[in-house]
Amino acid sequence: MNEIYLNKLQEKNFKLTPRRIAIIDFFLSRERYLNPEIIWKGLKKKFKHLGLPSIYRNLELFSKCGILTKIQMPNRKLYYGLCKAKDNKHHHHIVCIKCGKVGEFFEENLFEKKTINGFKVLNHFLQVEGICSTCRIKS
Amino acid sequence: MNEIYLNKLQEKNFKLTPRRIAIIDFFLSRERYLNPEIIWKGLKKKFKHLGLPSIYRNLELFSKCGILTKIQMPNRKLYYGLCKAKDNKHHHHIVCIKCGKVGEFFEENLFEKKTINGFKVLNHFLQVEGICSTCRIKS
DNA sequence: ATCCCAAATAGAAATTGTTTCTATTTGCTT
DNA sequence: AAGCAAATAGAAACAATTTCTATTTGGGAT
Ligand SMILES: [Mn+2]
Ligand SMILES: [Mn+2]
Ligand SMILES: [Zn+2]
Ligand SMILES: [Zn+2]
Repeated sequence: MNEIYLNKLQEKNFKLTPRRIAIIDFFLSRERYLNPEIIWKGLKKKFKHLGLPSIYRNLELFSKCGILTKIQMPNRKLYYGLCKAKDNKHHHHIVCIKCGKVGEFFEENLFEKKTINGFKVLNHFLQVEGICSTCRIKS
Repeated sequence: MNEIYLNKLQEKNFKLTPRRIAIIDFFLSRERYLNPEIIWKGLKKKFKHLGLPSIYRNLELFSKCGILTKIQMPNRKLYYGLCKAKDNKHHHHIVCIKCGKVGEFFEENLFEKKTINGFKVLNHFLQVEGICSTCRIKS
């Protein structure tokens, strides 16, 4: 279940610690975007000693490894969602504002034209919010 | 020069205070996105007494009035850029990572299809980064 | 299996951007 | 000119994140 993600760590020669595995498993079990404190509280049961800075450090690491994606929220907290993309192709994320589920999608030729309003485009951030199918059925 | 923005305030029955005018003028003079502290430091010369919370309060107000647009940056600070759009039509922003200039653009039919990956789309945030024409000429 | 060391971590403390609170001032209507 | 809700200053609180240092540990080498 979590092998894909653990492999991504090992590929890059990062150690495979119990905490790292637990964080990934926590994302897999929750199926929604999470912030550091929630993860910390959730894992404190399992680890007698667990530092919040470790959570922060690993989430940032996972984000750089393509395991997690950062999610922007109106409050000023960091959020991360598990990235389910099979390959490393550029893609975007859509989050459910009801349940927090994170989906992926590819938007072809979003900026194939590489100049906008005189600006040469270097990169972009696109986050879409909506309601997932599960939540739509419920209501 | 600043009338368009001042009108937007008056339309909504917000008072037209010296500080508000100065903040808008500051944006007009700088032509780049700014954060609260920079504005505060820049305007302290003009106002003997000037509270940072007032800056925060007004920037947020301006953002709600469509005068400013929030800009996301990798550091955890708030940034705002002056919105130059003539009408209130939905649009996006592109920022120059060299000089901080903010441009506008419309992306037609970005999400005319209103369902993505099973999610019903409610709204989206798109920020594009690039190099403006002025900066390209310089380098 | 044991040794070893760079990488990972805990825990406490510091940092700092932002918000809250209250008394005072001020823009604007009457 | 008066009155009042809105706006503000200044200090203080807040809280998310980061830094720091001593300690532990994963995993390659022996
Ligand atoms: Mn993804
Ligand atoms: Mn705009
Ligand atoms: Zn949902
Ligand atoms: Zn530029």
